[in-house]
Amino acid sequence: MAERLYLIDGSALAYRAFYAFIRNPLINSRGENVSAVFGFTKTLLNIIDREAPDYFAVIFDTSAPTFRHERYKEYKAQRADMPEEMVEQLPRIYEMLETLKVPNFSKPGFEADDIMGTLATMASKKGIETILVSGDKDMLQLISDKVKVLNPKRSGDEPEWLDAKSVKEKMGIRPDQIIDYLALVGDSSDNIPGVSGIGPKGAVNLLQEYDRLDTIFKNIDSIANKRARTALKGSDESAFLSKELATIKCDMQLDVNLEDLKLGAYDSQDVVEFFQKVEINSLIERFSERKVEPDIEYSVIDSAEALESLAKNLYAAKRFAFDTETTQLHPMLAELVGLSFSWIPGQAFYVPVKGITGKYRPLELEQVRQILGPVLIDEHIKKCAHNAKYDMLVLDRTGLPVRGLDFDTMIASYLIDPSARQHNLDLVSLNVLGFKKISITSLIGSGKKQLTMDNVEIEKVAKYACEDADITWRLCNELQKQLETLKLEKLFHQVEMPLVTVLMHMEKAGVRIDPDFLRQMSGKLESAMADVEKHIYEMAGEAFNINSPKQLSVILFEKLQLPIVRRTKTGYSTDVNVLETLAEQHDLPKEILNYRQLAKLKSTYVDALPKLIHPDTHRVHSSFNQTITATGRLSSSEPNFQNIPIRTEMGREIRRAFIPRDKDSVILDADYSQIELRIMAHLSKDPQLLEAFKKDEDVHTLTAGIVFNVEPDQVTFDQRRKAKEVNFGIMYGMGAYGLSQRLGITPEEADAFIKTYFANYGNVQNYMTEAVVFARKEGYVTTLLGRRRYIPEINSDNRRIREFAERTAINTPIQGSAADMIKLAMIHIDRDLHNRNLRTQLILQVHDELTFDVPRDELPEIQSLVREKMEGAMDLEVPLKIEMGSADNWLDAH
DNA sequence: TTCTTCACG
DNA sequence: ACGTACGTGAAGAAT
Repeated sequence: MAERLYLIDGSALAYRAFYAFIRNPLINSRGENVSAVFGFTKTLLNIIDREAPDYFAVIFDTSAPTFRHERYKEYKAQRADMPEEMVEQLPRIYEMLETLKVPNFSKPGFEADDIMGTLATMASKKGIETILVSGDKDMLQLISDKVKVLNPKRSGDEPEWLDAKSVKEKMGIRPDQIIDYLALVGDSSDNIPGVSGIGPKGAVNLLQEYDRLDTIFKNIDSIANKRARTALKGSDESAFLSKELATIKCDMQLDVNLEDLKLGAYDSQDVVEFFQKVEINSLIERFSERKVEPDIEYSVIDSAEALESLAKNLYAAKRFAFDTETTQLHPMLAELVGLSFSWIPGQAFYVPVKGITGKYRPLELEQVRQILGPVLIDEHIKKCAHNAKYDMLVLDRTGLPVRGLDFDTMIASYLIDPSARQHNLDLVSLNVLGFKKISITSLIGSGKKQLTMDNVEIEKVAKYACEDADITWRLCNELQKQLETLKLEKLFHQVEMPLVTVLMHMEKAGVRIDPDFLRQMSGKLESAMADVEKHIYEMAGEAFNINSPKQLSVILFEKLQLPIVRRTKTGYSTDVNVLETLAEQHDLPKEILNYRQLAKLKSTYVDALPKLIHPDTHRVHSSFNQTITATGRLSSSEPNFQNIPIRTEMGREIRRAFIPRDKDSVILDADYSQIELRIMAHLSKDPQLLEAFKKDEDVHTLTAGIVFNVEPDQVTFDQRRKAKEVNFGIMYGMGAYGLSQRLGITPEEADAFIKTYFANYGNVQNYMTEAVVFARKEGYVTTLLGRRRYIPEINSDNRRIREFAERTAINTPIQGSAADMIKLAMIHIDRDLHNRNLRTQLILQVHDELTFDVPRDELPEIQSLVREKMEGAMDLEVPLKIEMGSADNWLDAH
């Protein structure tokens, strides 16, 4: 096979990469847009990996005028300037190419196309096949038996290969006719005039009949189509000029040898450093090489004597990192496979309790309990782990309870940057230590053939497990320093670390769910859905999948010709807002909404919850995640207990299925009253708000009185409802448009509300301005306990992005401080529950609400404990207030 | 895997 | 001219 040269149109690829991320650009911590660098590199690597080119180069245009501009002043004159954010990235892209040793060229006065044409011609003469990577149809003119075009398309799509045959099929003309075609049609993107009155269809017809531009003009009088003939008359000058401009120059003087077109050997360390500088994680990961240090010592504990000695050493160390290997990811189902320990960098020990025997065999679990149990439960011996909640829960279930947890590296990483999407050990290791761990897939494989840890040889698991403990220990020391620098130590040690154990207790406790109640409800929903479904099909005149927005769009907007209210990226929106608008014109949308509500309740809650009941505990054990949200809130998953319905009559019934452990217990529910508004009052020190809360007045009524200009005792129910929306909207930085939509009023009226609001609560407006100013100056915002969130987008040139960042800067301190507060309350309550040996369990947290499973005989004590700890969680300038209730199910307790 | 929709505070 | 309130997780369809 002939050797192949790949030529990339670099400027075009950079543009495409930039615009591919225009809706959510990749911004690094310095606020720099790096979308184009990322997209460009990905596509480049894709081509190199897939095509394995023999020769390769990226070609760029320069900003200097070219010979085409000299020939024709209007050439590309209409082009908009390159966006500033894109210009900034070009030097980065050049730097990336240099680092990766990718040949790249440009020449002032010429376009990338000309260089590509010249290089292709050069290569052809030497018998080398050239592949031009470009989406530009101008390129098609270069196609020959030695030159092809590859249009990469967007990621995921199959790239398009174009040779003489496929050009003929696609366009109806030969590649050598492309310049004649462009001469007739012109090119609006390059401002090439062409012949006005001749479009793509006409040009192809003419070329098919007369072959070339000059023969068309020679035979102009014999052209049958009258419109084309008139259009061509007197246009010969424009046509031949256009042809000249569209012709790619293939005979430039270029000082380039074949040897200059070879990919070089790059230094992966340099490449990693480059991507660290621009902060692109996935590429750092891709180019990191595993370096095994010469002096690491990982050992397997394979006897009782060795285990005794390990225990002794752990006591002597007083502080160590540990990790567990288990059979699966769910901590309530996983079985222990082994434990690893490290307290000196580069040294670690593995204790196997399951696994395939080879050189080593597993120890008896009972032996491990007896020998390691005491050191694990000793709270004076400090423990470090990555995602300790998981390990502690598995160990607890295995009869190895852990106390003295001191440092969780996952949580440290989260506090350092809560906006980062992932904090898994592999990534934290890479980012903080620059160390690439053994991949889990190299151990257990992936996909269908994936093994569980207990089916891998102990020797192999040991290496992996020891590395985890070793890395965790090293991270622990490094992250401790970073927490100190960022003044996050107190929040870490006094709030987040104690909370780990609280969440572990919650997950272990789980929630009792009544499956019979849900099964009954499911049956009722099913028949209700069948009725609605039938009605919908009648109204639509046919059956279709109501759950498919696409199929629904066909019925609503094509068949019934209802107006399109809003578009989505891929089609027409059919969300609640749209359907409510359409409901004014037709009965079908109303029924669709009805159906959706039923379907959502059934599939997401009523049918899903019983499936999650644990076989042994008969309870549902959700996961409360501590490192997900950017604001400091918890999140809940598998199942999500934080979005159980409450707003609708029917949905709320699901809460009846949340019941106490037995008939001698009750559900106790306590929620903070208007916690975010109170925090805003505290943060802004607004005198009116402060006074209202101090007097325990109704703030929504107060606001209603102000914006509607009536006495508080004259405020109607509807005015209070609207004022509530205003109060909440303000905290999120809502504008007049948003408020008008929420309240169903005009934007002008909404604007008047907001103005009146700020005129009265002047300090609130000051607070908001100050939050934005702080964020702009420092690049981050903080909560009452010093939790920080970086907001690099606050200095973006893009208005949409910048305004979004400003709202984030306003909202995060409020939402995040509320999260700080309830975390403190949870820690204090859980501590007392255990110190006083109470059987009450904290089972749910829903942002401003805590739910307990309480034995009836403990109820009075728990009520006063919960009130004391929640209302006393923090000392603010306003009192904190909770509302509390108890019953034999969650719905009635709330 | 991504998009759309919808449940919660 | 454009888009429009913050923070989440899950299901189902389409790719």
